[in-house]
Parts: sequence; C-alpha cells; structure tokens
Amino acid sequence: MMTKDDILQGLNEPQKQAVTAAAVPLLVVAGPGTGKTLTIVRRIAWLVHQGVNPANILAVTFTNRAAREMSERTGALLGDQTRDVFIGTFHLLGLRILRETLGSDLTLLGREEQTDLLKPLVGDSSRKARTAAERISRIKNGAEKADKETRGLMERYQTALRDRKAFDFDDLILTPVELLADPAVLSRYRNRFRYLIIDEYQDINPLQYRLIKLIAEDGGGLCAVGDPDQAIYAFRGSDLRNFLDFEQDFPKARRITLSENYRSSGAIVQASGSMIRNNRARLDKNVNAVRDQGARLTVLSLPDEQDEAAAIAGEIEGRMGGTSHYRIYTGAGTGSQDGSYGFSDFAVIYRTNAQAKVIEEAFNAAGIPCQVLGRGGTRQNKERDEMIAYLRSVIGEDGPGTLVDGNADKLLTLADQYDPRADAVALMTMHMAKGLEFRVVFIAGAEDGLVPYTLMKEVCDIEEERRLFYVGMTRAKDELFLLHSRIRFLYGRKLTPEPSLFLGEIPSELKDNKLVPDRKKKQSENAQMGLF
DNA sequence: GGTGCGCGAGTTTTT
DNA sequence: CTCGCGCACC
Repeated sequence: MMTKDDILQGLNEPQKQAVTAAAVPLLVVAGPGTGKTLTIVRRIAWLVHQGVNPANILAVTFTNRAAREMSERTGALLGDQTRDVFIGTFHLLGLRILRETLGSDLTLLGREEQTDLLKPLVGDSSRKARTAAERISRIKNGAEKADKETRGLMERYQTALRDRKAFDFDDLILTPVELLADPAVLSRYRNRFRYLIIDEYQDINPLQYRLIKLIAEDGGGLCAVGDPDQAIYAFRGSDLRNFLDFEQDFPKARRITLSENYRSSGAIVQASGSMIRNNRARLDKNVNAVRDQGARLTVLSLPDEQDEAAAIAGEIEGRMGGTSHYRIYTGAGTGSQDGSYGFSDFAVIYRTNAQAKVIEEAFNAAGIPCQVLGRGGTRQNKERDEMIAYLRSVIGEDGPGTLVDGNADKLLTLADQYDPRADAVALMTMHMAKGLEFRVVFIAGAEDGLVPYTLMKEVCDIEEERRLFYVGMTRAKDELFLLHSRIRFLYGRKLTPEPSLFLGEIPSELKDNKLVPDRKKKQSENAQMGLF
C-alpha cells in the first residue's frame, strides 16, 4: 500500500505544503515548470490516503488533454481507486450533472449543428449564424451582455434546442448552474464533491466561476491552481480577477506559491521573469531556476519574413547536422539530454496562424519535417468528434438515449493535434503552445503589431499580450530565439514593424542581439546565413 | 444543383 | 494576399 512517504517523495517544500494542506480555501500559484500537475496528482493521492472517499474528490481541467494526463498519472498512484475520483473537464462535469438530474436522453450539439440550427433564424446566412453562435456563446459564458435583438434571437434558439432535447457546449455548464438553484440538487452535489481541485483557475470564465462557487460554497474544500501570469484567454471570457481576488473572495484562504522551475535554463527563467514583471495585474511571485544558467537568449533581426524562416531552418539544420542517420536507429529523441537532437526538440511559435505558411515552406525547402498545429480540415467537426470520443470513452456508449445526434464516423483523427512522438518540428501559435515544452524554441514575429497584436484592432490589452509572450518564452528548456523582421508582408500589406517592446524588457546581459543586414545582392544571402 | 465571379474581412480558441 | 460566402447564372 502507498505510504505517506511515497506520496511526498521527491517534492520540494512548497509542493509538500500544497499536497498536504488542510481543507481551507487553497490557492496554489504554480509558475511555469514548477510541477503543477505533479502537485495536483499527489494531493489527490494524499486526500485518499487521509481517508477521504475518492468519490468526494473533483478535479476539473479545461482540456481533455489535461484531464487525460491527470487521470493517467493519478491512476499510476492510486490504481483502482482512481475510478471513483471525478477527473475531467468542466463540460464533462456539466454533462454528468445534466444526466443525473434530467435523465440521459439528451443530444449534444457541436458548433456546426449549432450554426445549422441558427441559420434559419438569422436569414439563412451561415456567416451570420456563425457570428451569432459565437456571440451567444460569449453571452452564456458571462463574457458579454445580450442586447435586445440578441435576446430575442436567443429565445428562439433556446426553443429550437428544447424541441430537440438538445444542448450546446455552453449549456453543459449553464444548465447545471440553473439546476443547482434547486436546493435539493445543490445539496446533493455539495455533499458529493467535498474536495474540489480546479486547474488553470486563472482562465475560468464567469459561468464556470458560478458553477464552482455553487458547489464549493465557502470554499472550504476548494483548491484553485494556476498561474495568473499565464492567463491568455480573456478574449473568450476568461477572467483573471477570479484568481487575483481569490483571497478576498474566500477570506480564510491560504496561498502557496510553487517557485522552483525545473524546466528551463536560468537565463530563460530570468529573462521571462524580468519581462512579465512589467505587468501590474499580477501576484508578486518569483520563479527560481533549478537548472544552470545556460546560454543567453538570441534576439535576431532579419530583413523580412522569408529570411526569418530561413534563419530558423538554418539553426535547426545546424543542430541536427549529420546526426540524422544515427537518430533513425535510436528512435525519437524528445527530451534527450545527451546533446543529440530530434526534430521534435524544436518548436516555432508565433502570434497568428498566418505566419505559419512561410515557415512551413522554408522547412519543406530545407527538408525539415514539421507539423503545423491548429490547422484542421473542418475544425468544427474535429472539435465535436474529439469531444464525443472523449465523452464516449468516459461515459461509455450504453445507457438510454443518444449522447449525440448524427453518426459517429472514428474519422476521429487527431491528425492535427500535437503528436509528441512525431519526429517533426512543431509550428503553432502562442496560445496552442501553453502547457508544452521544447528544448529549443523560436518565437517568430516578435514585432510591434504582432505581439502586442494591434494590426486589425486598435484596442489591445498589453498585459494580456505580455502574458502571451511569457507563455511563449517559458516553453523553452535550453535555448530561446526571438526573431523579428524589419519588413513583413501580411494580408497583402507591406509592414515595416519595430521590434516588439517586450524584447526591450529582457535585460541585455541575458540576450545576444544579432542582425542580418539587408541583402544588396541575392547571392550574398547564403554567406550571411552562414554566420548562424 | 453545380460552377464561377466579386466582394469583404482577416488575432488568439477549448469544449 | 487568400479564403469563403453569397449571389448569379447555367
């Protein structure tokens, strides 16, 4: 049987405190690379070891990926008892409450079906329907208020849903919140879920907050985990203040900060830390590198985005040089510390998907395998399919009623998801990079206009953009390159951007500035690139 | 119902 | 610049 020492083994002091803390409202501030998931998993094990009924524990995440990881790692510790712990996404929790309260005869609508349903209500325009679907979603999540017109539309939409016993994604949370207004229902769930662990608490939206608040009551069993410096989803309603105000919200709260970073070199930890300290809306926290100082960051100035892509390709080639045959025989090398690289040790991250194309082309030309994330055939289908596949795997296909309308194709391909085993360089947005880590990271387009993003919209939340840049920087384990072009073609426009102001916030002793001069003649390009 | 042209918009996105 | 929608025409 698992002992107390087993559960605490290998933990640092604040991690131990977070694992063993008594059931008071607990705020765990977990900076990048500080062992957040490890801590959560051990806390679950700790609670069970203390005699808590596993069925009284609720661990909520945002993504299926996170839920799966948490579930697997908990399973490795607790074995069979894991079954009774609720580990899942907000939406899965909502679905469970829905089914237990209303019965299981319900239909779940994906974004596409939702748009189809809305289409006749907005004058048969699929464009309008999609816009409406997005607005309705934001309204349901409490991210935006409905105007009169939208309210009318929503009423008709909800009627259409009710006629079909159908629920959209947001209803999976909104309806449970409504159901919990019934004291009998509420007490049932309060009694069941006495210990709540909420992952990525900095990213919860007002609706999710309401759900948690209802179940958690005075927060006695609530453990909120996250990093306010990594809140990057305000555009879809996430509200950082839920995290920042936790201690006012739950006056008996205790805060524990995990500050030992095991992921990145000292230079990367310090550089990202100096940069993010320019934000005001944050909790004062230090992140200390456990690892050596390592190499300085490289800030690379390039003539244009083609050169930027070529420079990245060149750096990768330089690190892969001559080892490719060897690699074939040793298998994928993610995380290998022996100095030899696999392609999957590299990632290129950027602010907008539009930047991917040039880079992909340069990689293709150089023979560098890459996977571009976030590009899906039909994204809506993919989303729904993934959701359905996941719900099936958790709930099972049986039971009365249909979980979803339509047929289940397995075209359930995750082809566009990040596959860490693929021996390919990963290309993705800063948003998608959250939670991942790579030995070598290239941030492309570190320019004013892109980060902070102001190209299409004047208004910009500079602190949110800084957090996004922070997420990007902190993905790197060993080496970090920050690239900016002096000329960039985007949306048919020729831009002449300044370097991102965030670059200037990195102390000069932590970075090397390199500049590739404008080429006068084309043939000099190779010589210039050879410098790197 | 299928093809083609013109116009307009164009961050970030899980479930 | 590129894509996709909506409309017009076959």
